[in-house]
Amino acid sequence: MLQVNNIRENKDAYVKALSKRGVDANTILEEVLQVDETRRNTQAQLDEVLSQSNTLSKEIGMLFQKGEAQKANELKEQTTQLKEQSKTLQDQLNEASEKLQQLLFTIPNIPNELVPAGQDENDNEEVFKEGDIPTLDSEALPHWELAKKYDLIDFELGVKITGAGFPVYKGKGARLQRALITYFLDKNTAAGYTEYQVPHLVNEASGFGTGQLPDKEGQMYHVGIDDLYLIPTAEVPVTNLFRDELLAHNQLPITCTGYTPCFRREAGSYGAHVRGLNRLHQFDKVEIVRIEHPDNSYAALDGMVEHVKDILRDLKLPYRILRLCGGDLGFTSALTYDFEVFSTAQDRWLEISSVSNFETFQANRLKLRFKDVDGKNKLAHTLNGSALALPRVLAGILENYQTPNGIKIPEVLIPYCGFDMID
RNA sequence: GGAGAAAUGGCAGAGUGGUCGAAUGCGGCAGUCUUGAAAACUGUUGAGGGUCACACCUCCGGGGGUUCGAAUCCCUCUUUCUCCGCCA
Repeated sequence: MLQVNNIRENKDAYVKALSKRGVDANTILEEVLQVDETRRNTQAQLDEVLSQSNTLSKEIGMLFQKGEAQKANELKEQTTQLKEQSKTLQDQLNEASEKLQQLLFTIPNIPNELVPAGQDENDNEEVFKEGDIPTLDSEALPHWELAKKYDLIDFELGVKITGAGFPVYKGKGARLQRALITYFLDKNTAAGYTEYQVPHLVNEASGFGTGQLPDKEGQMYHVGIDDLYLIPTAEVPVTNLFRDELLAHNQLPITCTGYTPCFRREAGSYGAHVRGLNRLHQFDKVEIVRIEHPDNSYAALDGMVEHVKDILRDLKLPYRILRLCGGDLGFTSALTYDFEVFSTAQDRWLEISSVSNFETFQANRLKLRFKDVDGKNKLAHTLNGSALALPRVLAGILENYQTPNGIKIPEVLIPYCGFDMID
């Protein structure tokens, strides 16, 4: 959520930046400023009325103590009108505040200047590419065939017990998955991230804090009876750990990592490219989250990108990094880098990580602040990234490491798996 | 799930209708003393809005109500603790 003060000062720049998302924000930003103006005026009037009312009440109190009940009762009558006024003003204030809030909820984050203009994923900018794409023989199979051939994942069983998009991992498939989770967590904690285990259901306030609500209501599974949401990513519970916090500046940065399953309804995304592990309703992911001083957040973002690179080098997977264009950028993000692994047997790139700086967009909703060296309270910057999302990494490994004799295990994972070959 | 108790500033903990935004202690910060430190003493120390700065407004778990006036009374929700039941 944007801050009204900033909108007031930077309106034209904001309109220009938001146009990179294909959004014409001029009208709505004007409206925001107008509603805010009304809100502030109403607040000032209300304060004035309350002030008078407080003064009178104090006088009445003193008169009663002195035993001058009659004078007190005379004053009482004067308060009636003030009460009515304050009630009306309070209603008007609430109305304006609510309207302002509603407007602000519809405005996405301001893209960073590095964000290229563009409509969709075709306009994303490739900024880095690394790793050798293996040449596979003509017998090479896509991962869902490999999963079947070696009995690693059973998609039909998942359909039976739950539904499509809820795979069942078996045997070496399950073990490889667990190995990846542990390896990722080890890698992240070695880089200084503190490991957390967090709840997999969150309340409404948490959904609002990180921006899933109200924007993406339909994308989360909702447990109606208890009004809780299944998390779509560990970002939600982990970032919300710091909701309503006022941190000391020397507590920054805060760096967290956590493994969770992720649940996504993926409403409306059926069709092509959803085979196998490419798109699921439940999948595993290890996430990294940082709370940063604003001066340091972009350096931190670069650091996260380097960290994810390092993991992919370990795994020896061919990958590229995209800087998302305005049209593809998430609602809450100011700058996002997507990592994609090349899936050789499918001959396509699969997104396996998304690393973003949200600047103060989430922090403003979260009321996540810190006391700076100058003694002032400021909103912190929040960042997060996948390190990494499991299913497509698994797909990439299965496909890129396949040989006529079986699937090799990346060297770095062998100690975690306890075997070096799936055959 | 049933019965009871509680929720106050960074922490502990007073405060049951009228200068209470809130005693006191601890902690934090500044100063005195000291070569330095500790101790002791003195002062200071919540957040948000508003203002050039004051004034002023709001906040004692959340929401609503009673009253001229609520931390204090009433309703409701949430959370915590104790006891009982159930259970991994």
